[in-house]
Amino acid sequence: MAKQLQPVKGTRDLYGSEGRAQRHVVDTADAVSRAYAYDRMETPIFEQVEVFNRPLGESSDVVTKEMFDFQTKGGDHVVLRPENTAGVVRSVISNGLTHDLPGRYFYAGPMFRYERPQAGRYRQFTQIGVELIGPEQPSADVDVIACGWQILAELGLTDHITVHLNTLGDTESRNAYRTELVAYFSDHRNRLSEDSLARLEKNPLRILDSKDEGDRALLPAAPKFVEHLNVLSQDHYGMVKTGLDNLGLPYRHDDTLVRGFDYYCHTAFEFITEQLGAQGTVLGGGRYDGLSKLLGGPQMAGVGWAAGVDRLAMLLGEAPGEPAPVAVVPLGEQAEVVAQKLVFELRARGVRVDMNYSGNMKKRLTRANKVGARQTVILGEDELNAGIALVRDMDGGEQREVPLARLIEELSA
RNA sequence: GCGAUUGUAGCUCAGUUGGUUAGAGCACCGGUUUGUGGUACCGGGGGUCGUGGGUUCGAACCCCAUCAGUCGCCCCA
Repeated sequence: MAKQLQPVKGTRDLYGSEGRAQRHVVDTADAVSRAYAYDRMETPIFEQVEVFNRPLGESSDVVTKEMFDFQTKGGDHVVLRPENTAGVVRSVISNGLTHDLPGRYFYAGPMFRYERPQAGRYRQFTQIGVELIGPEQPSADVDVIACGWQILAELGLTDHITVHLNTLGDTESRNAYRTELVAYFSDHRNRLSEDSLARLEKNPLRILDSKDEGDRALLPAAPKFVEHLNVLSQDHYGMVKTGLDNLGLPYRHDDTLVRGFDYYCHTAFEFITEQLGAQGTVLGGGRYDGLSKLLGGPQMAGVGWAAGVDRLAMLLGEAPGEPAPVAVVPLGEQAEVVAQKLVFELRARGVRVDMNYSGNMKKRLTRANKVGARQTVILGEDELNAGIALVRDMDGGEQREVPLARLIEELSA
């Protein structure tokens, strides 16, 4: 085995059924997002570092250790995008789309994070996502969540997925809560895990979703975010929930749901499955009203989510396959010429056609069988002289003669 | 970045307490059928046992290192 020709760690090749499953996820998301009147936005896969390091938080892991960054020959410090919300907002600012709000954007493409690969986590992975930029209203949050739900519904995945919902409040509420939380955990400092001691300094909210048993034992008595929301934040959260109720979308309030990036506020949500082990979050997002200003743009509200295509594809099982093709088997030079024209015309009509360019009849029929052909057209000298072709049904093996003139019509059906 | 675990043919795996030319199934190629696939029978190609060191008369098997996969932690989709 030629080990020296393996793909780079954490990357992989996608083809066959796995590739089809991923494409199906993206295609479905694309179709649903159009119904929701989102426009596709393609931003570059790399950006200046500034686009990410401030919005995501200088101390966040993504910035401190997970960015694929490098110097260009011109001396720019650029980074392969680890996520796309900051990129989309940057684009809105760069292109003056701030004057054309609300902006509704859908994207799909590769993201990069330099971290330890494991199931459902790669260094290059594909995300789809939606950003609704401009409106501050809670209905926008509902819009975006509904879109995510609908995509998963059309993929047939909603049975195994729970929507977790929480609020991070506005800046005032969050600061007040953070102060209380730090006070509480500082009192119990000796019972905190090592990881959480670090979080206490960097990102105390993160202690809430710690997986450490000792940490979790402290949570029931910890101050609750919902009890520290100011009126504005309470109203916002309340209206998001009423909005989801109105659409009949199920969700579960989750006190421990926290988002990693600094730009989030108010609504936070994650769609979680039990079926993927530790990588159970399949879609996650929230509101990010402060992001634009962090990028040096105007005050501009926004809400959105991103979903991992790799993870969704894994849940899919079997993706819908391609339709069975028609195979064409010519024998002899003359027949080859006629066959190639025939194949050309069938394909122009959208019929999936496979043809081999070498081999005897046996070999070509074997090939036809392997590609799962439903019918095989056999065209030799004898048939050519008689002005017909043999159409062989690959399931039963029956063959019938079809006049060349009628062939296209017969096979297009 | 940390911890655990695995690494034998394209794929899934055997390989007994270290002992002669490392096996099977599937896949692939050829033949039985030089104009008929999918079933059957016969035959064939393909492996520096992840890599590099070491121990030994002898290593796929024991030791060390390294790389890669998998699972978990951190973090996140």
